[in-house]
Amino acid sequence: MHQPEHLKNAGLKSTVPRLKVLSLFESGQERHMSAEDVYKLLLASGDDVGLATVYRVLTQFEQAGLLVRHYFEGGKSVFELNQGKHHDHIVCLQCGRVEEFYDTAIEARQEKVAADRGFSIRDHALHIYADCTKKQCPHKV
Amino acid sequence: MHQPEHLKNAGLKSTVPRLKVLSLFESGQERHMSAEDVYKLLLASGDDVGLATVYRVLTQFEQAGLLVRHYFEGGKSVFELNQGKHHDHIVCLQCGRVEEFYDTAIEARQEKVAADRGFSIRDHALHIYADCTKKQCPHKV
DNA sequence: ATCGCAAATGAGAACGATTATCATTTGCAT
DNA sequence: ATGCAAATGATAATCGTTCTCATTTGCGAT
Repeated sequence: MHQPEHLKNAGLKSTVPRLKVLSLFESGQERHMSAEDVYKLLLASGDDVGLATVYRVLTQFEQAGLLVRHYFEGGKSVFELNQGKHHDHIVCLQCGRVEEFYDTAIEARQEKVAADRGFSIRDHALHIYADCTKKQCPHKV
Repeated sequence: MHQPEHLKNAGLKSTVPRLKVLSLFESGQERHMSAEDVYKLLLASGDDVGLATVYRVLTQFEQAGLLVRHYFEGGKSVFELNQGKHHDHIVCLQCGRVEEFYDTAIEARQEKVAADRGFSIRDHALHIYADCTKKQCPHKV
């Protein structure tokens, strides 16, 4: 159990709701979750935290660098554990599943494009929306 | 004046609010606008259309292919004239200005990445958030 | 021209995601 | 154990957007 240290290192005191949210992400059963997802999963497992707290904790974790926030189409933002290595996303339009990828060539070209125009990249988001052509696509999360 | 034909071709009857919204985009003074932006600009120029109508018209124009909708960070969506040629965006974090770019290499790699994973791309969005290093950055829209 | 009616509009209610408020509770240094 | 700043939870408020519905309008048929 090393979550308390994660929180300490992030300058956050270790409280019950924070530990619950963090371990939900660390359980790995669901990598990308919205605030609502987290709230419902916690309720379902008997832990009752307030929805407002979930939102607060997610935002704090994002600022602390423990989680990364993504804005996909559809308005709601989703979070995932920050594992240091940047990556982009392919979102399956059939089932909503999210796959991650990293392409060196794309990353390099982006730097070039920005530099050519006099920009210095702070962040970027590449979201590919696609249909999964493989049969194993669940077609439902 | 060819807006009425644009609407006709799109299967939309030409009404006053639709013509106003379309000509605002065609005026070219502001390429990327949110629903709120459009609403305020129309009010400012004395044309009064309802906010609900602006939202409806923008959505119809998007479906008709006259406009393209983008979901940038921050929740609200912005629209721009569809000029046929796809492009991606660099958003200046200082002034909010949006620059467009198109990079063949990036487009090609995306196809490859998706194909390798068994996806067929329906759409994609690449948003680079950056600081403008040039002095001409307005630092305010 | 003008009539008639389906389609479009506008005002405001409703909605979903998120944030703010504030009284109560809790972690933790003393 | 104690005290207090920080965190929580219930709820109200906010923001962007969509829905509802009574009124108006475009436009094809007369």
